[in-house]
Amino acid sequence: MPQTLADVLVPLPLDTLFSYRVPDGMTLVPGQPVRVPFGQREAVGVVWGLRAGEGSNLKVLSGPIEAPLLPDPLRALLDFVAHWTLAPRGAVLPMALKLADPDRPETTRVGVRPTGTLPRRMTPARERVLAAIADGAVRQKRDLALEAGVSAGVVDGLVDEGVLETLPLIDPKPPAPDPDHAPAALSDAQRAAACALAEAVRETASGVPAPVLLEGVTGSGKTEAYFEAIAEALRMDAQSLVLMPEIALTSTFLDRFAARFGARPAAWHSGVTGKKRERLYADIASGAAKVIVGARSALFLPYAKLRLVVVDEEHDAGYKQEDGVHYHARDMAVMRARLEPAALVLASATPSLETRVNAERGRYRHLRLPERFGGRTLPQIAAVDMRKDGPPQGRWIAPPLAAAMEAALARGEQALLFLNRRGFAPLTLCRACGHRYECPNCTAWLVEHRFRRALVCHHCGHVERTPSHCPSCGGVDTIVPCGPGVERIAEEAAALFPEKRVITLSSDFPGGAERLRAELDEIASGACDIVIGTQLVAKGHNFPLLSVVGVVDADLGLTSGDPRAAERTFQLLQQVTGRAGRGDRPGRAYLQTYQPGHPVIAALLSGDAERFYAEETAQREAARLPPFGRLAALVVSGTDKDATHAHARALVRAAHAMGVIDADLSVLGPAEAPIAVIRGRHRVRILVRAARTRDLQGFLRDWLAAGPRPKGNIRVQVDVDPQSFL
DNA sequence: AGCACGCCGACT
DNA sequence: GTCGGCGTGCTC
Repeated sequence: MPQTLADVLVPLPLDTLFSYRVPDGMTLVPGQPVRVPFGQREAVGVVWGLRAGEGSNLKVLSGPIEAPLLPDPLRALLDFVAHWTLAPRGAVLPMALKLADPDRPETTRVGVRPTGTLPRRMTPARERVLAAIADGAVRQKRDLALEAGVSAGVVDGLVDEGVLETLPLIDPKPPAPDPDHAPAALSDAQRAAACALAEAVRETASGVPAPVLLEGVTGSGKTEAYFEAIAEALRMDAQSLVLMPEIALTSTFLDRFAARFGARPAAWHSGVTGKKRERLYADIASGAAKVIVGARSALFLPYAKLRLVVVDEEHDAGYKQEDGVHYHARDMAVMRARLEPAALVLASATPSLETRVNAERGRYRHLRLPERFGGRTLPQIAAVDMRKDGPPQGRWIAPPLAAAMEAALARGEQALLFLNRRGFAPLTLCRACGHRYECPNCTAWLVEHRFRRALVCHHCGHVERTPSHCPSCGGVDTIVPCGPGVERIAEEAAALFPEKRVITLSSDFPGGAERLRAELDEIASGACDIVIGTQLVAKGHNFPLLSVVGVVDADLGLTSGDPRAAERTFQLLQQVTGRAGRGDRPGRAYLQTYQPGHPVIAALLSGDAERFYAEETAQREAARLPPFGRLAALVVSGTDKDATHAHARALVRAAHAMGVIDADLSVLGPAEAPIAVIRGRHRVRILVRAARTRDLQGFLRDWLAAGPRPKGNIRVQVDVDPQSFL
């Protein structure tokens, strides 16, 4: 007798679906979260498919969980991500499945409102409370106490006396963004782009619109243009998703959004937790949340009716997830948009080469916003030739840069010094014996963090107190820092400009993202004169008073051996120099370099991005590197060096034994990774390069199945489309 | 990922 | 003689 069977995916690193018998009378649909018996315990899972069949040998599904369904396009996306990245499907599922934590008790918040009776005894504190609540509106106890400037005890006292009454507080739904709240005045170019984007959103009613590359320099008004696409989606009662690389720091974006639409968008990132997260997840699934701004993880939420996906700063390397499932959020966004279908907008001032090539070959539509909005000019960029005009030994700010800073500071403007290196000095050694401070767990130097009085490993988190004696020769106070980090630049800037206020910003800023964001707002309002920062200052912060940007080491990053090194450096420096002169003042940027003739530096100086991209594209094509060929990296790691290397060699032998290696599919390596040991694990890399016509994933699957099984603690990690080569 | 089973060292 | 170490294998 045929029964209903459910194929269930469980959130474990397994690729197989498990089949269960569905009890008579229970109705399930694909995408339904369920509870199932699993081995000796019970597990949660999601129904991936339903079918009729004979199931007397199967366990019986326990039942549905009250949670939003995972819609068809989301399940298709999860299948695609698993297929693309070679991750087991069950490892991808947790990215979409956010079940309420059953351990946390339901907290009902209490609101209060006046009853109309007066207290028997009036006090100043009580008067303030009554004045605050005179409008009769319901407020949360805590908020009321805060508003009146009294302690919660005063409010409680009034409740006890019957002056206020309590009632359970139901959160009002946040106001919905209004597409017609305050439309911005757009330039002709912005208007044209906005119309094209809105048209793409409308097209989703009948098909899949082509992805759009929205390119425009910093300040050209890309955001205002895609806001009109969001407005169009709102008019269709549909949802929009805006992906951002650093959502925790984008308060200015939220404010601009609120000014245009009269309400803030919903924000989804790792900092949103607990009840708030649960409620937002439910609102996304019901369609009540209309506009969601999120980090890459927001790509896997169960949107009810998603018709627009914007990937802002699409070139940003932060979109590549480098642990767990190695996926590229920009590429997966393209796939999600196709599956929904939704319009897709990739926005950037410096698009990735991949996206540019897609636009040139007609796969993407290309919209350009030519100039800075409001007639502002781009900063003038000059090189400081460190061979001729460099600073004296042991200093890093060259005289021409210092002079420009001085002039700007004298006018009451701000200066930014950019160096993409945390800490005081990247290498620390003993002047007496030459001992170098090295991480005990990694092949890496310890970086001195002078403010924290510690030596820190940037790869494993190892921290030790900066020693006063050399552990090797016993010398006292013999520590010498080699090379600069942001802290050292800050020290030098403070010495050069003792009257000026200096602040250092990097990802290890004390107090975390919250304080950092507050600090950025302070800086924007002029609370400091000189900002020293790592790449985090390059990203979308508007400092209206900033007129001079100095790149301390423009050559850093050009020598990394990464195929994208030139492109990355160009994008980063273009972005950081673009910070200068965003107010009504013109900006100037200085690149300190030992190779002013390098193509990247030359392109930045001339402003001829097109030529740089053309040359870079030609080089990639000749070398058959992405996007003209595809790469996958395997990292074999283990605590035993010999066993790790032996396993990597055996894997490569297995690949050659398959007889499919030729000019269009090559396996390079094994080679010891640039950082040979991390967290005590030895690391060996193998690189696979395939022509676009070859099935790279199919080969990798066959290879790993045919190759030797990893023994002991050896692990093989696969990274399709690797962005980092460490 | 859990949670079993399984086969070798130090304990009441 | 058992308690428990974590290596290997399975979960409809």
